[in-house]
Amino acid sequence: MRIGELAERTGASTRSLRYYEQHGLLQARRDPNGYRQYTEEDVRLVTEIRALLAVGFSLEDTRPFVDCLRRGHSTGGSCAESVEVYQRKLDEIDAEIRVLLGRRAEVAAQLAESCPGCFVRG
Amino acid sequence: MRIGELAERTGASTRSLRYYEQHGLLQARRDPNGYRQYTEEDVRLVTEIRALLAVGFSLEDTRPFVDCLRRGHSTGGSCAESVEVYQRKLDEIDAEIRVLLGRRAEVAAQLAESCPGCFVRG
DNA sequence: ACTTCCCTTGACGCCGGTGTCAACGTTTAC
DNA sequence: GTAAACGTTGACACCGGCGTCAAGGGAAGT
Repeated sequence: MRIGELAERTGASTRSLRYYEQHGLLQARRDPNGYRQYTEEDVRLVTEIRALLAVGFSLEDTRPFVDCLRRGHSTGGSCAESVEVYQRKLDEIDAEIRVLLGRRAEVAAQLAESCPGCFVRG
Repeated sequence: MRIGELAERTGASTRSLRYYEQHGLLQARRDPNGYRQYTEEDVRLVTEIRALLAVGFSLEDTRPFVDCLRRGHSTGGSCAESVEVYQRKLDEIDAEIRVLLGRRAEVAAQLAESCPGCFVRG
């Protein structure tokens, strides 16, 4: 299939697909006229990429998952490298949550000080 | 005092101070040679701005606090507009935390599915 | 042949606060 | 007098994923 169909089937824009390719996550064969030609496997790759981006992964973070699928695994997460990224990502999310909780407390404290009568939700 | 001293006393770079001015948060008188001239009040304003930026406020969010200080209040947070920003900010932080908790759950679920034996901290 | 849609590459814009450099004037200390 | 340190404005770079436009070639139906 060509890029337009892949875009339609995955929800990615053609711009995004070319961007993924530019960063080495996709490799498309070319028709004699230069058009990119994709396979069903590419649909799976792009679907995996988009699912990971949607939960906050960077594009770079998706690389081990793509490689894992390419090696024939049924899910991108079933390789050691992917599991490492999962766990690192969990740690990062936890760290961000801690930062936000700290900020929340600081802001609430400042508000309480500036406006003693104000009720702080939460 | 001139911009270098203000920078040293507040921890802001001179670049940042000019940026704040460019966005209307600071107004400096000028010496005949064009040098910016600051007062002790400016030290308080910049200190307030930096404290708010440090807890995640955007520069625009600090404007009501600066205005509040300029009107002679002892703290930037003791005006109605500032209190509104405090509360909106708390809501935003809470929303971000909810998003992160949701992502954390999704990532943990995907990890558990890909790697049933993996222990998920938290 | 003409229209219309799809494809190609290349490049700029965004967002926000700041680093950094250029090219130049001022002040200060020796 | 001169060097060092400080000031001025203006502009580009960053980060990351993508929108969007430009300028062109290919495909396909009437």
